[in-house]
Amino acid sequence: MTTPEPSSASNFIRDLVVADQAAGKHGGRVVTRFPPEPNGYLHIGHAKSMALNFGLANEMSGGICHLRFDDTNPTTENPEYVQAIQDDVRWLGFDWHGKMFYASDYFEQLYAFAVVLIRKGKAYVDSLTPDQIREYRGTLTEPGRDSPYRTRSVDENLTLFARMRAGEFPDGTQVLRAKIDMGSPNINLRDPILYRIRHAIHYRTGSTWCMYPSYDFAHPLSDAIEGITHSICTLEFEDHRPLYDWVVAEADAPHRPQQIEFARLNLTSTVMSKRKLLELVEKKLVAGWDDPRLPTLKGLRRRGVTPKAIRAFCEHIGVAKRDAIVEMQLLEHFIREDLNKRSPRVMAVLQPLKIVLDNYPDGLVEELEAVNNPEDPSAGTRKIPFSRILYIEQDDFKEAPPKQFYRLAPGREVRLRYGYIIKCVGVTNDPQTGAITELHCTYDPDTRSGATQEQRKVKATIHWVSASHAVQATMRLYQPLLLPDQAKPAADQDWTRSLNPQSLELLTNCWVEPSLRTAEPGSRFQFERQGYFCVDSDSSPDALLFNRTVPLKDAWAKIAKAQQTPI
RNA sequence: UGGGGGAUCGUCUAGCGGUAGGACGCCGGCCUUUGGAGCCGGCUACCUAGGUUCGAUUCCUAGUCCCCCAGCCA
Repeated sequence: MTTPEPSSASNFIRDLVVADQAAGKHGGRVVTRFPPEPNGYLHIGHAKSMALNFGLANEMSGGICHLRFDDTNPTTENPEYVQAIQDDVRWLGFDWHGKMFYASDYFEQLYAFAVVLIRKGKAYVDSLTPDQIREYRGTLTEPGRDSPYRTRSVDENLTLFARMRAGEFPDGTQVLRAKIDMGSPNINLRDPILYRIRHAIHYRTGSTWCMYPSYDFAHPLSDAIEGITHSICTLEFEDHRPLYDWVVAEADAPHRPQQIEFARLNLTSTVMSKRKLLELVEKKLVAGWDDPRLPTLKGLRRRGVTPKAIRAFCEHIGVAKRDAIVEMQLLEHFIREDLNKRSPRVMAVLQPLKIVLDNYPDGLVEELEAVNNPEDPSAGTRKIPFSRILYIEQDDFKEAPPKQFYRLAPGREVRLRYGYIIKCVGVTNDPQTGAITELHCTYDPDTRSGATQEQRKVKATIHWVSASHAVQATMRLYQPLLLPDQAKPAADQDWTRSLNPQSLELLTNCWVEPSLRTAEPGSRFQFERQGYFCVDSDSSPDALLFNRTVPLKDAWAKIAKAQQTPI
């Protein structure tokens, strides 16, 4: 079920649908449809379409949105995708209320519609070769020419079409074409192909058919059969609309849906086309359709993104007809917004630096109380073990601290989150490399969190983990899939060369607080001061594996970057 | 040198004849035991040129630029 969300801003499609219903068009019914072809996985662009179609149906009284598999091409489709698509639609939070259909269920009816067209002299069987058909079609600036088979009699067409169905012709030898206008300035109207022969096994109809309807024929009629009132699609179908209307009218369809087009979603620094996504998967440039770097719904899910964040994003970006490229930062904003409210906080050290509290009693372990979620008091508190040897983040110490660096440095103090104020009194370096191997600090026993006498202020609070209690874990950090524009190769080069080689970073020596030992795959956390992380599906209690969904905003990183690149 | 669409802050988007609003982002401040979150303030836009009008981002005209269409894909 869709969770109620703040009513979205109006857009031209919503306005139109609202006006239609108010005017009593289609008897006041509103029926939309989400019609994926089961030849790949759904991505966030589909989410925009779903938000529109299901969203509209949900908010209009009596509205309904069908899920329809547009499976008219047996060579690219399979049931794996059908299942995955259903899972994704449900995961995103949409419900088709039992109205799930397949274009392939309409093959018999579609055949009958084609016969109607033939009888009316509006369709004919063409025996030109594919190459000839292309030649006869003309170009953008030159009109096409009539096929010599265009004037076949109705009876001959009927016979030929029946023989096509009967399997008497090999692939590519005959097609059924609409008889419209070979001179039309709109190429889609130059006798478009309605049926093509394909001796292929369809994943649902098997070998029942050896010819299949094209999109331009099947789609409008499927809409009409289902009583779709508003058939919403993307801009590239705009000049198919006259054909859509022609098919519905000439085939004497029982109902006339209205096609409306909107601009598809584009996102910066990622790829959204099915062709490119498939290429990444097939060439094993990513781990699979659910690789967390991909904008597929499966990928976003595995990365830890919530359905709610995706829906909020889709509502926010709006619906219009102008081409647009939405910044990834906007998606990240909605991800953080949702995760901030729901994620339990936890401490984890990604790049450990050992520190020894010289004056803390050896063997003593204190249980410190930590807040689970400051945004949600009902989340309660938990205990975290504290002891003499800890790990802190390497980035939280600098031997020579730059300006505005508030964290630990020789002689400086910081607070350990939920613990004590400590002071750095010594740095041990590797005699060979000079690298810092450990820090020596002292703690101030009067400054334990919550202690009444605690008055002192320090500029920074850092996270930590008790070395002997922490659990080792592996982290996967993600960067954009694509390189920034400036770093991309020329457009004529292989696009995969613009892939970011650093899109995945693996950190294997990380330490998380003990409460995470039993964290379930799929559960989400905020690692304090670092970001939102999700337990990967491949994680296990002895081999914890987390994916970073999105980092927290990092004010220091911004300052540090500005210091590096002075104007 | 065909046809179909589209142009508003850096990015999305609202506006439907009364002189541009929201969000992201960015900058500054407050607050803070997350340099998180939150709060406050600031930033920048109507593609161009004519016309109509008391008044145009909105209407008209002419340009410019961008996107889509020549699959027996969808």
